[in-house]
Amino acid sequence: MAQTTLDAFQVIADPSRRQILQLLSKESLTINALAENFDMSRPAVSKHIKVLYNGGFISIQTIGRQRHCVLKQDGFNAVQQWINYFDSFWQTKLKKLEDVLNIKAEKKINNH
Amino acid sequence: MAQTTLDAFQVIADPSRRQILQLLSKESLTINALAENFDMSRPAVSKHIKVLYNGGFISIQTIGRQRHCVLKQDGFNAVQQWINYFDSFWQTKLKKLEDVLNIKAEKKINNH
DNA sequence: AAAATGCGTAACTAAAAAGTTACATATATA
DNA sequence: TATATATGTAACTTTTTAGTTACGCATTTT
Repeated sequence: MAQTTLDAFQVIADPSRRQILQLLSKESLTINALAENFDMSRPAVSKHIKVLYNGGFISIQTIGRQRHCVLKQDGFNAVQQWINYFDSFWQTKLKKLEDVLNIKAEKKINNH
Repeated sequence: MAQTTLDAFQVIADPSRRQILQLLSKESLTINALAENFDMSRPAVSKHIKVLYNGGFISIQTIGRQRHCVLKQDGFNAVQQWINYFDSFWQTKLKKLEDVLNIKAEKKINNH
């Protein structure tokens, strides 16, 4: 895991990181508690955490020697916006189709 | 690009592929027309197209020797749903916070 | 104070992804 | 029909990513 600063899309590309986010959506967890849910080693999880942290997907609260991971909205925003862009693309497309159909329907009514 | 069948999140992890989707949101384009927008070779673009196609992000209409790429909604859905899940997570969280604040406000009114 | 716990990090390996060039093939054009 | 065009694919190289083990360092606990 050479680079720990990836863009939001690269952050969520990894299935393990998405699962970490899933787990954190249920409850805040420490690094070790998270690692118990995976087959991989604890350091591997630790690195994923770093990636998620740098991407703004989680925040970390250190209590003594423990680090509690909590979901953070920032990272999700980039993805949200990207999806919104294409969402409005589809809606515009649908709208255009509707307009065409309406015009056709009107013509039918006027001609008969 | 060993594997051309990736999950939706891996498909959009690549910046070039996201740019292809952007370009296609403006107009349908052939493989060559797309390749003109990139520094990489035409075969490289061709492979990205394959990945996007297998992921359900685009459909392809073959006209003679040309292949016209068009956006397709299917691929976006998985990402959309994933984002929706966390979106409702944040909304629920906000709702809970509001409830707490309302209870506190009521108590204040009742006690004075 | 000694031992145990909860972590981070460095150094390395293995696997996967992205790119390249060279070539094959089908369709269109002169 | 010869040539140009639009593309796919195979074989290879390079780069990135994900994982490992070994180790170090605070902070707790005994």
